[in-house]
Amino acid sequence: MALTEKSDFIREIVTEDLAANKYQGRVHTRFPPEPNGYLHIGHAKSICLNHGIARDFKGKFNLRFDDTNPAKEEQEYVDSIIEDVKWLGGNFEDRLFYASDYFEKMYEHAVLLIKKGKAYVCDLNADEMRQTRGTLTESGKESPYRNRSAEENFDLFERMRKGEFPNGAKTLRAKINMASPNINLRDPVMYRIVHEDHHRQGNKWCVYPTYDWAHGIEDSLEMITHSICTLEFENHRPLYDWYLEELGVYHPKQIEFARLNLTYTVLSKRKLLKLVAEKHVSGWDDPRMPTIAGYRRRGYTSDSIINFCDTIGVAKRDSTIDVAQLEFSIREDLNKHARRTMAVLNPLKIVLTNYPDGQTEECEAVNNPEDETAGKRMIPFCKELFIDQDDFREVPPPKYFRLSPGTEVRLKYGYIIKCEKVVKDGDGKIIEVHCSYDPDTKSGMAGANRKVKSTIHWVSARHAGNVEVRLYDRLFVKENPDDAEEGKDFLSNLNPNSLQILKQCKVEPVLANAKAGERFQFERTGYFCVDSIESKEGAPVFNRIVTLRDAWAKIEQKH
RNA sequence: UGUCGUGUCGUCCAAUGGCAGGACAGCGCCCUUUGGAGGCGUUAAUCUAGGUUCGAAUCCUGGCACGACAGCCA
Repeated sequence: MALTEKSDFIREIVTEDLAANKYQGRVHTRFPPEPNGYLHIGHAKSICLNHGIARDFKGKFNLRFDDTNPAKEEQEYVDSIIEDVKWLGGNFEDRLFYASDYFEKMYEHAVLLIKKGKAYVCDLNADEMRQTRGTLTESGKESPYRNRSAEENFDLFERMRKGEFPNGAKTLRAKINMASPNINLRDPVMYRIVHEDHHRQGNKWCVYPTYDWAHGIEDSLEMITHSICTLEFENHRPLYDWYLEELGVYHPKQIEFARLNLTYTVLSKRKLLKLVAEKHVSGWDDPRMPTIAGYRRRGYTSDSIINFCDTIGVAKRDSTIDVAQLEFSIREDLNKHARRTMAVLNPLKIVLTNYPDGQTEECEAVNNPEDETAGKRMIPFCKELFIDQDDFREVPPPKYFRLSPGTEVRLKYGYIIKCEKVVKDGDGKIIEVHCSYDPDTKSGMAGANRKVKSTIHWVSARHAGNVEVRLYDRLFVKENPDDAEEGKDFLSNLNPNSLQILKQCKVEPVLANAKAGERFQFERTGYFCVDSIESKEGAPVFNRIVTLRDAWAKIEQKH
């Protein structure tokens, strides 16, 4: 029945339901974010799951804002969420909905439960309600207002809506069972009084439905077949079912799966909001943030994130994915699609002593060895060059293959050079390195076949552009950022070196004119993306998306 | 000491009573004008004690561990 081979326990349920003709052959899912923050990679998992199931089973997918709490929700979040869902391929067509558009219908349903004697207005305040709810092991006490007549409840509820009572003075509660072992069933609150403007409804309402009451109705009205949510709602499913059962309306099936956790990453809106509010990062779209906006700005492709979500699977057990898995996804994508370029991040000047002073020549370079159609380009070469400081060692450690006094390396696409002399200033600091070049060894020449131990990247000093490069590292130093010392929180595990700004990096001409959003591989270094906010015309700022795998770093680490 | 849920390589996911497999990570080798691309190989797991069965990761019983729940948040 499904269009793909992909399978998980939810797709199995959908397949079974289809076989049993449970929903007249329909499959209809939804992604129901609350607009109280930016979407993060965990939401991407949910979007890919819900949208993917609709796509694979030829069903429909809705985007619905669960905007039932005006105190926390904002239009800015609505806008960003719409953009992010679209970017991830979540195709909701014209089905963009808001729970707040259903408030009138929800109110009518509530009146119905009041008339059935299944809901009552309660005057207990929040404290009193907590005290009478009981504990995990003891049942609660019934509210003294539990047995008001239907007429009185109806009257009171209408007056709640009209605004006759202050915040918190009264609630509407479902009359279920104060002795239930499931605390969610101990007469849960359906409506609370909140005198606050709603981002879409303005001051039209001062009673707002709670999640449990609202969510099933939203799903039911939209004729959702499979209401997929995360594990923490498992204990709420009996309530979800109770409401829809009592209402006698169309009843979708709630299915729970384990939310995504990532190593070295926090994925709770509360914590992400804190990072933003306390300015530990530049904003929700800071390239170090695990938000969709952050990854996008960093340079992650939507394909890589979608692919990541496909590979991590869907199950019910709590799990933490190694962030290396995400990095693998973006490397895999960019390896196939990113143009190769040469950029020198920490420049060291090389002078080719036997190269003619005024001469310039061009070297032919391959744009992408993984993709012939990417073509070739010419890069300039002359007597003075820059190489990376990492590619020269005055005293080479064991197994070091690159440039050091007396050794040879190949300049990629250029000549083989030999280090002849190290030039230092008065303080003993190396200012430049003098080399000779072998004129018979340019790429493409017969003499170029000579083996040397290493090939390094370089940029012509005379033609180099100067750009800013931002090296990002993980935001937290601990695999589990919440693993903090006694009395401290996740902020104590922030990585002080998560952002390193390099000015005056030397790049080949094509990079100096790169446009916002363009992605490149800097050969032997990593993948980079032109920042869409910090870059200026002719002055690109490059974000490091991810490093290349680095075998040398491991060898070096062992010593 | 309640209810619900979950226990499989280091990590994540499969195996639906019949040879425990894949991906990432790790390790090793090969190749390389990216030490970083690519290729090959390899290490490594069924929480536990019983039971049912010719046969159990899978079914049953008990234990143990972990997670969620006592917001008028979602």
